[in-house]
Amino acid sequence: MPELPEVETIAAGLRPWVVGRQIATVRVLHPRAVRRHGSGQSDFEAQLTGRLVEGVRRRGKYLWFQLDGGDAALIHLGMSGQMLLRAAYVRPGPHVRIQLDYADSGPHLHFVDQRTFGHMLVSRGGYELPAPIQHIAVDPFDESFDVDATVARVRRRSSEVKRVLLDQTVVSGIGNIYADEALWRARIHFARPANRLPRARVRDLLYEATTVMAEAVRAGGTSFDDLYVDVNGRSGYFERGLNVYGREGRPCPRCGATIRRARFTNRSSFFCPRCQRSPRQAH
DNA sequence: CGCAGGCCCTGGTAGC
DNA sequence: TGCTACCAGGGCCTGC
Repeated sequence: MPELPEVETIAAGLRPWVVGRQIATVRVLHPRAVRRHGSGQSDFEAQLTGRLVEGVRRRGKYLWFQLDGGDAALIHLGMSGQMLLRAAYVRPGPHVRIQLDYADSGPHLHFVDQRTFGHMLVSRGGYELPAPIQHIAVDPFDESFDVDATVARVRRRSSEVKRVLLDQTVVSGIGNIYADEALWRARIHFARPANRLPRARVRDLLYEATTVMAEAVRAGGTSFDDLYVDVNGRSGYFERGLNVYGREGRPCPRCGATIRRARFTNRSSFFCPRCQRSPRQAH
């Protein structure tokens, strides 16, 4: 599941292969992959054909190609999206949704997405920041990230703190895996109301989220299966760095208590019941 | 504006 | 073996 570290790994992997090259042919193989491109599939193909990619940028879980003429090709990988560099002779696999072919002898690019939650679109004038993601907050790795402002924004919300951590308009890039890991590191229960946490605790939490994601970037991201791989099809190896996520029934690496799984907003939360006291136990 | 819940989607697997 | 039910979950949308 691509969160910030996985998207960063992919953006960095793409950069040397796509910047400075001209997209020769665009093939949309599944209409759902361009459902957010307002003016339709053929317009998407027309907009992207012949364009020179000048840069690759990322904010949170989104990445985009900066195109000549000031536009952008925006990409969100959803849950299972991949950007794969493939030699021109490689025929598209079953889940290839969009093919970007080049006229030069370098590799082509396949947007692969089994579960079709991902998408691409062309954003007019989106070079610096595509319009569809102007509501997405900066992520902790952005040079303009403001810790104090983010702490304040988190503490204005009355929802459970994990919900707020996952809200991409508050802080971007954090998904279910790194939210659970950050909460465990900061010893905070996922259901604590955000506005009842002291400023210093929220600051700790953001620090831990940033740290765990930085470690994951160094490991090339987290791969549970072959749904997340880098641009060359290789898995990341941060799974061994996880302390709670996916580890129900195993001992907490810090205190030895048995890690539990809870249903939370229709997804799983993994936590240590001793290190992370629930709101009712907290006082 | 904040908040909570539903929906989109596919492949793998558990259970009968 | 073949069926059904459920699970993974990010972000958009709706209704309050």
